[in-house]
Amino acid sequence: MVRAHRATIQDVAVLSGLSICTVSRALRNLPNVSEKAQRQVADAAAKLGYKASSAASRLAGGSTGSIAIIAPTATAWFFAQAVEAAEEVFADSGYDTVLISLRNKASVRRKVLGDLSGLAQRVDGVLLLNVELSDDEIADLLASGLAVASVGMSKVPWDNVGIDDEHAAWAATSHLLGLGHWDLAVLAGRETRGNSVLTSGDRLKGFGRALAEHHLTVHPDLVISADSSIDGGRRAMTELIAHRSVPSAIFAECDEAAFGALMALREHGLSAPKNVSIIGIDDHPMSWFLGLSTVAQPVADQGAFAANLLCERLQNPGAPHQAANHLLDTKLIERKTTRRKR
Amino acid sequence: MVRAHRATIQDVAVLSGLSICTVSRALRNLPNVSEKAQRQVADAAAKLGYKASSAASRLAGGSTGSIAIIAPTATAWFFAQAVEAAEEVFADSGYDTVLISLRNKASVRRKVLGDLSGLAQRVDGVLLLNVELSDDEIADLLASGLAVASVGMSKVPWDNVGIDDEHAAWAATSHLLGLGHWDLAVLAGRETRGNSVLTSGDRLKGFGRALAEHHLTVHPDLVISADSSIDGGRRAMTELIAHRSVPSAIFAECDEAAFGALMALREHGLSAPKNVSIIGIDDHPMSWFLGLSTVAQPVADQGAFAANLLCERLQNPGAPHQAANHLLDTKLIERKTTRRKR
DNA sequence: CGAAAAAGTGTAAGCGTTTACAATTTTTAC
DNA sequence: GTAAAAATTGTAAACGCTTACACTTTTTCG
Repeated sequence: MVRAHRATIQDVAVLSGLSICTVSRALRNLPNVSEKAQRQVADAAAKLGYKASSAASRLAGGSTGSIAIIAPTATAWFFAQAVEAAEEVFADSGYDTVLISLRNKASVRRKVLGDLSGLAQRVDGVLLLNVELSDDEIADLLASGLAVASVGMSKVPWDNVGIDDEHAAWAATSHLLGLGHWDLAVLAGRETRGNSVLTSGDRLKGFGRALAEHHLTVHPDLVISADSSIDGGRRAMTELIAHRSVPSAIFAECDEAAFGALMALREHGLSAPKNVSIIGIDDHPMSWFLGLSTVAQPVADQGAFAANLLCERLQNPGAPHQAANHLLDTKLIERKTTRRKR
Repeated sequence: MVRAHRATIQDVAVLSGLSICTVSRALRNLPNVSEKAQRQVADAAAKLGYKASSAASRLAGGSTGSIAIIAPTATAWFFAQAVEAAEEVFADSGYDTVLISLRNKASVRRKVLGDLSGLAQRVDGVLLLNVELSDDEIADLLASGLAVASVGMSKVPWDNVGIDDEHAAWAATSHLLGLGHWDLAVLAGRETRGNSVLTSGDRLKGFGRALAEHHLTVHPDLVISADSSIDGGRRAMTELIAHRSVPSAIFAECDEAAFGALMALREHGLSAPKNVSIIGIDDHPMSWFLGLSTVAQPVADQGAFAANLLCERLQNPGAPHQAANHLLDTKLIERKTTRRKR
């Protein structure tokens, strides 16, 4: 049944015998509404199937009822998982999810981050997924009036959920070192330059720390910049094979890049762990099948957790709040792509 | 630089020396605006960096500036690809993308499809990705006033982009039959019941047609309902192995399900093509690596194409239009999981 | 019990657009 | 050159909500 005309707050006011103003307050659980009025309004609203018009609400200074998720790309496994988990939380809290993919493009990134006040007009909050931010951008975001939360970003002045990237990378690298490998390459995510707060910066740090603990240093030639994707890993590995000698072990910053590396290896008649040991981070559903050693992280949990924190902030606007960085556990999973160096 | 207060249409009117009304019309390229006025308005708007408030616009009867994408799930490879491609088109046309995942849940589905008039209030159009619709739901959608386009849905009264599912399935199945297999199982997507318009219905039909051409009939026990995901394929295959004899070949309706089947096989000490031949549909980036035979389809293209059609409709509201079903090409790719039956 | 304080409710003015419709200017046609 | 038609522009009323402020009712307390 499609109602000819959506019920307006006016209709609810008439049905409940109260003024529009009281209805508005009752509906938003503002103070100064008697229990009786509260009940009457709730009944009337329910009876009419009333839902506030987000446009009108927004225009009058209320909320938009939607939250944006900004991700470097929407296709990577990690982001698709996190986005869906967050979307679920948002939907259950009554928010629409506006998806904004940066498409791994600086131009798109600039456009999106450059119009925060425009964004603030269309959504109540933003969930950032691994978006590298400069200090200025952080300041702009804070000034935009948007509620903010993030996944995978350290040292930001808002709630963040992630894993201990440095530790995860350290664990992966240490695993390789423990197996006797000392000639290590890392497939690092792009965008590690600038005053970055990106995941891959920390992962690189963990890699370096593990090496240092074994009295080794990071060789710049073996820090390969690769897109965090199958294709990125494949290209990086292909290049590595073509232009340098293959190291004895490789730490890929995500499983998909490791998959790509595995492919490139096979294209050149090589394989893991025979010619090179490989470990990733993620525990992608294909990793088990491919025997990829990796550091597992809870992805959907991160998205859902951060989304919940954001919703909470939105629902208690005034509440004092101390931004926190929540780190979820990771676990090294040894499979078949890593083995002792002989 | 963050402007203290966003420029309103009022500001543009003053700067251009015209009335709000004329500005509004000029901005939306409506008729009855002199070239001179058009120019003045454009200049003033540009100078002020003016962008209409979507909330106000919407409230007054204009457009919302956003489009919803509704998908059965957002994590599956196919959907993630299509969503990102569509989002790109929408963003480039100035629309926000509202992502709505049905999470493969009937309850969510019901909620979303049951409040189309609510949705119509928040977005201008909807891009449906493989959403099974009843006749009533199609009627509701048509009545909602939303512009609609879809991917992977046949026989719908709006623009659709897809592949010839029946043909793709026929090609995959015929490949298996041509290899001498006659004992075939199919891993079919769920939700093929009811007055469905879903992809998998057509794929099942293609499967049946190929069998019929070889004077074989579809054995109900070998039509396995499986989620279109790695896990779905894995569960289905596990069950198949446990409760029946393994057929000599399997047609999986998507590559991810085939991956899952491959996993289950391995867990039971079996493998393709040794114990069973397997073919999928998609050409997922991992398929090449796993040697999976498949029928390749252009995924991002479908999303982008449909998104473009939707934008066109939105930009020419009045224009007469004949809904069309655009079918993109597919291609059988024979790899290593299929071979002649001995 | 009465005055002051507190709690609850209503009035009316926006918020920034779109859009009938009226008013004005320009063009057309005789 | 003028009346009628066409094109352009402006006025003002929505759209459905929030909120400052005024008003009324209830509670508190000496």
